[in-house]
Formats: sequence, C-alpha cells, structure tokens
Amino acid sequence: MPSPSIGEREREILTAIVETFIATGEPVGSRTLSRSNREGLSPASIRNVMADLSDAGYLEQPHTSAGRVPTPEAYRYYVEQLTGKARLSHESESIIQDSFHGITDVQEFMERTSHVLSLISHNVGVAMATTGPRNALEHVYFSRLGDQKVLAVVVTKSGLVRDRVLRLDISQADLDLAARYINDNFRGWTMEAMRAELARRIEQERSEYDRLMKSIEQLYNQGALATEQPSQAVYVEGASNLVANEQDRQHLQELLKTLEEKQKIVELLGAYLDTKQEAVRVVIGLDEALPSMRNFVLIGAPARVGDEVMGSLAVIGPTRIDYQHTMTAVSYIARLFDKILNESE
Amino acid sequence: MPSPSIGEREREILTAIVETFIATGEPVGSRTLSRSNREGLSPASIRNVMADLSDAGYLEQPHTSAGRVPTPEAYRYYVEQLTGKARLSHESESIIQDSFHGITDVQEFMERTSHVLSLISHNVGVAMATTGPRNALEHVYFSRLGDQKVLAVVVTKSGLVRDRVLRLDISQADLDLAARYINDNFRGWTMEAMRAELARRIEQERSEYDRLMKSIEQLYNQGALATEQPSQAVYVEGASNLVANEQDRQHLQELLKTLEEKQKIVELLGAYLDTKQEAVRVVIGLDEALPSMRNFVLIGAPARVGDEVMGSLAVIGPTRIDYQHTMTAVSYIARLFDKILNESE
DNA sequence: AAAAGCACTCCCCTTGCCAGAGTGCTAATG
DNA sequence: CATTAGCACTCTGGCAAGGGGAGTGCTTTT
Repeated sequence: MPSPSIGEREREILTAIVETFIATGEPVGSRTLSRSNREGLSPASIRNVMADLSDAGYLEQPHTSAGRVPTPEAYRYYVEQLTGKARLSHESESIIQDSFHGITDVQEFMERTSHVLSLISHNVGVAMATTGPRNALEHVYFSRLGDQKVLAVVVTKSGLVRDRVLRLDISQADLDLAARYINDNFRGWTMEAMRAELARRIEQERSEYDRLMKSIEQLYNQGALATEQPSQAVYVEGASNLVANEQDRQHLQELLKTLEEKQKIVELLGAYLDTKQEAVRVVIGLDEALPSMRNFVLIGAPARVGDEVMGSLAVIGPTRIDYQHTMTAVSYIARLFDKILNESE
Repeated sequence: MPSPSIGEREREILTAIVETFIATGEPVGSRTLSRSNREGLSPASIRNVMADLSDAGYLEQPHTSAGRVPTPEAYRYYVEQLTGKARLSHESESIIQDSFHGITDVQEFMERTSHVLSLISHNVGVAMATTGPRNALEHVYFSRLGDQKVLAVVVTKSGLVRDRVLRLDISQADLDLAARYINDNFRGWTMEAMRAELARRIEQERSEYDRLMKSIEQLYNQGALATEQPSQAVYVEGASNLVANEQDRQHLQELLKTLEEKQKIVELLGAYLDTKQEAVRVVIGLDEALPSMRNFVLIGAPARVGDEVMGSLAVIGPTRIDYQHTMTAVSYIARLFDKILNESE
C-alpha cells in the first residue's frame, strides 16, 4: 500500500479533479483535465499521477474505462487546503443584508438563517437554537387558563421562550407563589442545575405538608420547567433543492424523510457543532451517523454570542457542493449572529 | 354537446373506471374493465358507454388507442356519490389512538395531526391553528428582559400562545400597568376588536400626556398584540411521500417548494376550510389557486370546538388518492379534536 | 521523466422491430 | 333496438443490436 507523499503536482491535479467534478458531476478523465490545465501536461502524464492518487485512496472509478471520481478522502484534503480568504458574492451579501432586518430574538434569527442559507447555497439550510439544559434561567411565569389548564412560560437569559399548556388544577394565587419562589431562588441558574436542586428540595419536603412545594412538584412533574422544544426549535429549509441534484429517487425519498425527522437533525447539529470554536466546520461522510445521508456533507458553525454557544447553523448538501462559497456564507452569518445579538443586549 | 343524463349503467362504469385508475394509475381500457366487472358486459358495450362519458367530459384519452383517464369532473362525481359510511381501518385507528395521548393544547394537537394524517394517508398531512383576528383574548403578559428588550406573551381563549421579543425600553412597572389595563378592559374581546379600540384610544389621548397610553402605544406599534404567527402555526408533514407518487421531477420540485412556503398553505386552508360546516370537504382542482398543485386535491375539515372554528386539518394528495379512507380519517380526527379539547375546558 | 501510440473496455445513445393493449366502426345477433 | 363480435388501425414500451465516444493501461519513443 504505497502512501505516496502528495507533492505539488499531485496536489494541483487532485484539486483540479475535485473542482471539475464539482462543476460537472461527471467522472473526469485525463484528456479533459489536460485541456483545462494551464501548464500543458499531456493526458498520459496525468494518467500516471491519477493512478498514484487512486492507489492512495483519493480517487475511484465507477467502472473500468470511466473517468475518476473523488473519494471522501479527496474532499477532506481539498477542503483542508482551501485558503478560506474568499469574499462573499455581492448577490449573496445583499440577500443576507435584506433578510436580517429588525431581528430581535433568537428564534426569528434562526428561522431566517435556515431560509437564507438554503437560498444562497441552493441546498438545505438548517438552524437551531440550543434549548439544552445549559441555558440560564431568566424567569418563569404561570397563568391559569380555563378549568384545569395552566399556561407555563419559561424564559432563558438567551431570550428563548418556551410555553406549554399543562393540565393542572392550581389556583392563580398558588401559581404566583410558585413562580415567585422559582424566580427569586433560581434566576441565573442553568436549567439543569435548577431542575436538579428543585428535585432535591421536593424530595426533602415530601413528608411535610408544604403547600408551595406541592404546587411546584405538580408543575415540575408536568414538565413546566423543561426547555426542550420537541420539534419547533430547529428550522429546515430548502428541501426542494435536493430534487434538482439528487438523481436516485430512492435516495431522495430517504433524504427527505430524514430531514422531516427534526430529532435526527438536532442530534446531528448537536454532535458536530456544539463547540466553542469559532471556525466553520466541514463534516464529510455524514452516512456514519445517518445512513440516508450518504454522499452528503455538512458545512456549519456554532451560533455564539460572545463566548456562549446559543445554537448552530449549517448547510447540508451533496459532496459536490461549492465548498468555498458555502463556507464563506456560513461564516458570515455566524459572525452576524454574534453582532446582532450582542448589540441588542 | 350531448349532455347525457347519467343513468345507472353509466354511473357504475364511471365509478369502476375511477376506482381502477386510482388503484393502478394506468389508463383503463374496455377489456380490463369488462373482466373485472361483476355483471359481464362485453368490451364493446363498455366502449359505447365510455364514448358517451368522454363526450360528457368525464373521461380523457392520453392519446388515441390508450385507455381512458378520469377528468376532475369524474372525480367530483365519484366523491359525490360516495356513501361516506365507511369505517376506519383498525391499523389507522390504532395509529390515531396512540398519537393523541395526553394532548392539552391546540398547537400540540395540530402538530400531531399533520403527522398522523401523513402517516395514514401516505400523503402530505397539514394542520393549522387559526391565529386570525377573530380569536378572543384571554390575557397578555409583558416582561422586561435585558436592556431594551421586552417579552410579550398573548394568550387567546382558545389556548393559543404567541410570544415575541420586542426592542423597547419600558420599565417593568409600566409594563405591569399596561398589561393590567389591557387585561381588565379587553378580556374576552376579539383580537380584532381590541386592536381597533386600542388604536382609537391611543389616537384620542395622543395630545395629553398619559404615561400609560404612551407605553401601550409603543407596545402596539411593535406588534406586541398581533397574533399572526408567520410560519409557525401551520404544520406540514409527509412531503417525502410525494417522491414515491409523483413521476415528473419538475413538478415534484415545484410541489415541494410550494409546501415549504407556509404562507401559501395558510391561504389555501383558509380559503376552503374556514367554515362552520362540520362536513369533510374535498377540493378537486387545486391548480386554480396554486398552479404547482395541478392534479392535486385537498381533503380537509375545519377543526372546531363546539361551534367555534379553531383551525383546520387536511390531507393534500394526488387526484388518485384513496378518497374514502382519507375522508374517513380526516373526519375522525376532526371529531376527536372537538372531543379532546371540549373535555379539557 | 514526459509524451505518444495502441489495443482494449465499457457506457450509452440511436435505431429498428415487435408484441400488446386499446380504439372506432360496421356487421351480425337475440 | 340494444348488445356483441369482428376487423383494421394506432400508439406505446420494451428489447436487442450496433456504433461512436471517452477513457484506461501498457509499451515505446523522445
């Protein structure tokens, strides 16, 4: 298994192959490459290099006597050596500018983001606000609705609002007491810590007759203080773009199905983008996590305000996506997020 | 233009053609039909009837010497004469039972509904809660978040909760006053009426220096009291099912794109299902409203609690959908909605 | 080491052909 | 008089054969 050090010539040809394949979608052959190559190498020489690259695992042939197709390894290498100093196209920039006007809260921002990303990448744009347990509590608010119904609103420091209607029979006075207790004691705590501590206190007071704790226990048990928002918090847009690119109908259907299962997307973003690093992350080979996503990649970044991770945004597209452009756009919006939400604090 | 009265024989043959076409998707010819027909009519006789039905606009031929395909007119007739007394399949019923467990609020119900409908119809399920101006106000709640940010929560009698973050600089004390004023004066009013009356009062007091009205005016202008929830209130699920049915890629893409534009769906449901009638409504020929929806139909019903329309639910699918089954399912869930939300009041 | 030449492979598009299903019309039949 | 049988005709769709095109690996030449 020869592991040939990739020299200058190999690098150049590999890059050219990847770019040509991204542009055309056809396996690329030595002749085509020799024509478009600035320094005129003959097809035969290129063939030699190609053979080496195939051995090294960067190229594949759909069948004998077809051109070469980049492997995931090749894409990784290609992305690696991108300079990353490209500028955003004017068109994309103006789309972005127009879209984020007068945004105040995280949810809205995420919704627009998924839309904008799908527009400028011509692929699937996804964005979500982290509703995880590490958010800090701002305050809670309970209100009696009809008989036996209670509205619970939880607001986090990051501006996320989660409301749910519970089936409970508690008087407004008791609700006010409970809210007050929680707000006074736990403002600024993480949701996680608050829930744990509350559980502890409930347990402790269980034996005694404590009206307040009884209310809180009921609220707690009905999930009034959970911030997970099952499917709402993630926005997926541009699925229709897949139809144009994906030829295999079977695969297309699997893809759409996966995109509809928001939970899967949440896990995906969580797994790869829950990081404090600012950089855009490119994940090649999504099929390890989701089989239906074979030949698809994720280009995303965490959405941060200052040092705090508040969500993530990404483009999901085929391996032959325009990496440079997409990475630039993702990075741009991630920075915009920080800027917009910082200034409004 | 002979308008032949549709007699018993015509009715039977037309029904058979529609059903065969729904089952197979192929143009149906006289020979096939004669075989499957219980009273053995010869192909020739059937051809005669078919010719009449073609003249009357119920059938079409893709080309000479192909079988016949039902026109929209035929589907309308077919649906018309369905008895509608079919029972739900056991499988569907248990899917439904499992899905609506422990539901308390309208939003959740709608979300599940779209999911369930897509599952049992193998098509696109949609559902929305009406966020229209005719909802009655339950109460509002304002809370100061960070600097210059205010959380506004509006709750309607029907249990809909709408929250938004505004960029405003008002003290919590003033917010409390404003909320109290609105709650005391307008509980039970329709959103529409409340907004109109508030606008009037703001106008009236404009000249005088009234701190309270100033706050309310600011809140009003920032949209704190609007209940339209741009894209959240409508749930669309099962788009991936279209891939299996729709052959034309171009069309498929248009369809998916339309389904992504939630606003279009809201208008569609609003146009056809904002009715107090209980009955399931079948709309054949959606392309009049949405060109991309050619050859698609809508089978839906209003979601009502008592006499009040609180939303709508529907299945969107191709003309060759299983009408009977889908209608039964839609009707079942619509009744379930009434039942579940009534008992919890 | 790079290029040229050559024989070979494989895909895929085009063409031609034929079976099958369907139709409308006309003539026969109960 | 309604129904059926027969017939000539039409259109589609699948299948097979054939050939051009693009590409490869290997060998030889520069």
